[in-house]
Amino acid sequence: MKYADVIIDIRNIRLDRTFQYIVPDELEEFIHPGVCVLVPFGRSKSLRQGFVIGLSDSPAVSEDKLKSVESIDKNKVPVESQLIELADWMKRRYGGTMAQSLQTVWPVKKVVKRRNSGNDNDGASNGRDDFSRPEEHSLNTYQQQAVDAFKEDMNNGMHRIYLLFGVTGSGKTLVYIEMIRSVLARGLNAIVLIPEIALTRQNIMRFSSQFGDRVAVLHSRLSEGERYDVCQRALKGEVQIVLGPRSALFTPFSKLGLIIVDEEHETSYKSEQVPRYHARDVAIARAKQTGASVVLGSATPSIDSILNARNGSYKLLQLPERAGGSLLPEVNVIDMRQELAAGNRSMISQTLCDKLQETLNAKKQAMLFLNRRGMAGFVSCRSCGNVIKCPHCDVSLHLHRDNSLRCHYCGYHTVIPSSCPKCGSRHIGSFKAGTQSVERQLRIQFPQAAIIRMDADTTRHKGDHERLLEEFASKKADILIGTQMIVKGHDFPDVTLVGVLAADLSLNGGDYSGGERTFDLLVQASGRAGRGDFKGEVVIQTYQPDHYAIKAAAAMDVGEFVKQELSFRSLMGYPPVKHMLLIRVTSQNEENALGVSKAITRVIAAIPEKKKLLMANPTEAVIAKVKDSYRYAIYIKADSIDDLIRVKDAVEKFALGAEKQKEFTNTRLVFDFDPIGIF
DNA sequence: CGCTTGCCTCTC
DNA sequence: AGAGGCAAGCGT
Repeated sequence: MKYADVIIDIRNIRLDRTFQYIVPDELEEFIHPGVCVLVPFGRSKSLRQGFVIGLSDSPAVSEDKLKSVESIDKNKVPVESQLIELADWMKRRYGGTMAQSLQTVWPVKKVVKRRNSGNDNDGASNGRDDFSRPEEHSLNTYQQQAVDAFKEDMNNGMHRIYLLFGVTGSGKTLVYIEMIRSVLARGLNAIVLIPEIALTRQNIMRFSSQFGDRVAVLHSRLSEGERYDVCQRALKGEVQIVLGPRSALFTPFSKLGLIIVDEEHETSYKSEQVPRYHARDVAIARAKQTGASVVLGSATPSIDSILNARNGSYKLLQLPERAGGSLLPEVNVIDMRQELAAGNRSMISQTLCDKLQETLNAKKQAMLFLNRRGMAGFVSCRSCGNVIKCPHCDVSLHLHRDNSLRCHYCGYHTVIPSSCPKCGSRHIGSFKAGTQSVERQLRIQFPQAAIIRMDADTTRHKGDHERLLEEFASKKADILIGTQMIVKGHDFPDVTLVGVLAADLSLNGGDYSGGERTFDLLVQASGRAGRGDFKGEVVIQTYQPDHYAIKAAAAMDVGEFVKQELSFRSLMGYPPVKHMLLIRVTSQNEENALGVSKAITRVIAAIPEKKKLLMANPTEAVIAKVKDSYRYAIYIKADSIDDLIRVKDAVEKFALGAEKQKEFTNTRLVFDFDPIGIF
């Protein structure tokens, strides 16, 4: 007699364990770990869905308690046992229930319909003819060195983590393609992760023209049926490369040889849902599990990865030159304080205005970039550039509706000053900037120019994003104004001028990563300029021209930036030098949210190794109320992630025991490790 | 005395 | 999560 260990698909921590079921003889050959089954559960008359995660030969509880597996849920595909193991790792690492982790690694709910053939989706595949046509350009010396180093390790049976650090335009994609080619030659498969925003036709074509039908694209807009289809083809080996955003990480390849994480510094690799995993870390976990290699690629690697490359955990591969030999652009930093002093109150400096005119005269194109991420409503002085910061946490304070200024890490608050505490100027206030007002001003100043604006407003409908980029690429417009969505990975050879209108917006997002976000952004934005045969120019406008992130970006000096940023992180105890855990407590009832938060801080204070921990009092979250639920946040710092995982375990255990108490009903806990942004 | 209503318990 | 059990609450 066989017994199946089943996780019931109910999101409740009290049920977050296996239940044993008798496997009927007629189902025995079909039931193995990963299979979805329908089982009776509790007093319910209807069947519940469950995942088989293990099998045993003996009953673990008295046999009269056991029920039988009713049937196999044929609407679902078995989760590869590898992926169950990965889900288990994710549950332990990030918190939440096993059912939530299983659903993350296996998001297919049901089969909609079987599609007629291995047709492409979204133009991923490009005819069936010759799938290994070499790229037109051959590798340059640096690219060849990177590929050779990778191949040599593979020949020696070594699986490592590589950091491919290549300047913008250095041809990282070509290196990826050669690495994939050598992995395929060994009969292994590859996953290529790219940020959702960079999942453009242009990018997909680079891979599909090389590998044809052997590559498939997964993306969030795919229907469940289409996703199912790609997974089926991956299981059968018809597809050997899958390209997609972070969820593509869970493609059920059984012979995985390589995971590439392109633009590894991108914050979109962090999931916003429980389990709040980081795709970079899960990629590494999956690779370790299956004996695969990982390649992390970026022009502006995360501080985290740079640290790992320095301490030898990752092997560094560098591409220090642009592939086509085009030169890096000239960068001008404009001090907006001086513009104000000279009487220019607009959002466009005189220099940028002049250079826009030159660009239009030369019949070239310009991109203007207004970062709106982390619009935390910080308060700064327009005369001296001083930003009001938290004295304890050294992050920008956030302007509340009641005109108070608050730190979202520790809850410190103060009143908004009427004049700048540093220079006494009255030009102090919250920083406001919008793409619409920039567009309006440009239309007045350059009535003859064709302008496209790309932001959340103009890209609301499906296909808007692609259409506007196509229009710009085909030179139907001279100027493209946009939010961060225009920065990533696009290659417009006629763009010679890039303007960053307010570097300060990302610098003062209110969390510890402002410097890093700004540096990335400026380098990536600069990378858009002069990719063709003409030299590019970049104008960066800021009220803080002396900030190290801006100075280093202007000089394209990654080494200097990393040095400064690391000294800030280590001084303040921020990741990756130390680590942080955010515990968010959400309840419909405000007293309960606060009460539970306080109870949690008491539990943490009672942990034996509490000396390793640094904990702030619970604070109201920046977004204090969402859909009638009140949100409190507790931030904890520690030297190592493992210390914080132990904190999570202790809190989960406590919550499980205390669940019966009134305060805890309808109260939800979310764990977020090394959180980014303000929530 | 019998019915609704809310808390508790248990789930292989 | 969700259904059954059971006791307090209330109308006739």
